[in-house]
Amino acid sequence: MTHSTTPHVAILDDEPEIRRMLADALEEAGFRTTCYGRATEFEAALKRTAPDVCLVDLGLPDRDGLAVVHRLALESGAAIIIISGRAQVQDRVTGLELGADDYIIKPFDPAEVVARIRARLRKGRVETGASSQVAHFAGWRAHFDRYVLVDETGTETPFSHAEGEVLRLFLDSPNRLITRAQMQEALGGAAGESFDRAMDVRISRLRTKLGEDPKNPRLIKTIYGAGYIFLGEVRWA
Amino acid sequence: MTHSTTPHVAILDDEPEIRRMLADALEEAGFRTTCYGRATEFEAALKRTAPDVCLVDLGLPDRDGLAVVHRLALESGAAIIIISGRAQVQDRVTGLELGADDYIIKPFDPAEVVARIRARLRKGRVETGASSQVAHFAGWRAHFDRYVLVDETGTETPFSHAEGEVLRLFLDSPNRLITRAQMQEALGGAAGESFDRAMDVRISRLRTKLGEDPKNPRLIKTIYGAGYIFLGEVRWA
DNA sequence: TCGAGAATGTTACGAATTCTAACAGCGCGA
DNA sequence: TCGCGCTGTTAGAATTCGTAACATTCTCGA
Repeated sequence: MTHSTTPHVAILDDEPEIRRMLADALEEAGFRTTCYGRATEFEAALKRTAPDVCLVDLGLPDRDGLAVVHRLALESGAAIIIISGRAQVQDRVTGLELGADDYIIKPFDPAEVVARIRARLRKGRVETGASSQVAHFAGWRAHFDRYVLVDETGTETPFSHAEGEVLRLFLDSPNRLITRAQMQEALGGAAGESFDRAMDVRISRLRTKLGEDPKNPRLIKTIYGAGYIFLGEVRWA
Repeated sequence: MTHSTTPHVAILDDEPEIRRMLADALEEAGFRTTCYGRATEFEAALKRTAPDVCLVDLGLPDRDGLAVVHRLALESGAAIIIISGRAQVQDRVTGLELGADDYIIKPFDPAEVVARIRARLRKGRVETGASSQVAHFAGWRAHFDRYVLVDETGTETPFSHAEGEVLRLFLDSPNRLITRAQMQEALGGAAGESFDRAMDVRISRLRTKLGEDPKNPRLIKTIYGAGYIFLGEVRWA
């Protein structure tokens, strides 16, 4: 999400005309869009890609929209914008408290949607400097220009290119679930061969270099059946 | 904002009643507030303190509110929320494009303002990667960032992702009935098969880890024929 | 108060998933 | 060509978690 060029907006709405209208406006504004009509479809897609912004209509045929939002807030780092016909204050408050970043009421003006999306992305961009090659985290420093991990004591451990790819992916989106599919996509692995075993091994090797306790890893957590999550505060310098 | 103290909200509005109303609502919600009636006053104060969130009314006597917003956006890291009587879409779009993070239209409900402020702060925290997801309850501490339960004595018990989902659901809405259907929805159960048996097992395992007496659970109560309720005071840190 | 039937708790098992050690192929420099 | 490090593959061990089966508790009518 951080390094790709055009931001990606996912649209989840059951009405085709609205999807169309939003997609048109957003693409004209320079975003990449993907539309979904049902929550199940949308959630399946999330396993593969990580959009930067999700527009979610609450009135869905196959699931409670708020549940979708809640889950999204927990598992994804994307900005979440609810679009809804429910205009009561209470609706807005619960939507926002469940994790939405914004709440837009129907009928809406596409120009405002675009502006609000930009406002969300603006904040997210601040941190992601382009050319930083050193990341600090949990007492470590990772030098991507030299392929070296530096300890608190100053001890250096080299890491390979493949390990670096995984590490960079983690450090770019810490504290956030990264599905296996997303990882595969990011690491250039084509469709699912037995490549996913290779990924395990990469991570296993990375864990070893980071001195993780196999029984209780502190940095790279496995989410059974879903993917991985890198924990900790990361600062790029 | 990085400090774990109470977030600080600056209120800039020329009408005393509105200032008062906002300040009351925000303080009740646990924020620290400071009120300003004129832009000059506000900008002078900014040299001394850095609020986490700025609520700015566009209708100011001494300066164009949008200019204040623009400057704020460039020079401060605070979240900026415009509160305005100008309800036109064009007003909102320009406000957001000048750097505001949100735009609330008068008349507004204080509860929504609180919710929107929380949404802004939440997002800020995620970005720094801190997301210290720790809940205190009944002598326990649940570290969702490490997937560990900590005893009063400091003993750590790891819990799995599935157990964490249930626990988080409880800790998010303590002292409130959670129906089985809600739980299934929240835990991503798409098709409701004999899946509800799985939920029982999850809860059973969670109870075991929490050291509950099977005969007399104190924390997770079963409401026969309805669902579950988590009892106790929960404090998120 | 008692008992039948439904709802829930618990345990054991097994399928799916993930971990990791060992091995093999590859590329590259000496 | 040899040696060495990198990386994918394989296979068996370890873990997670749902399901089935059985035990227990609850509700409600007789």
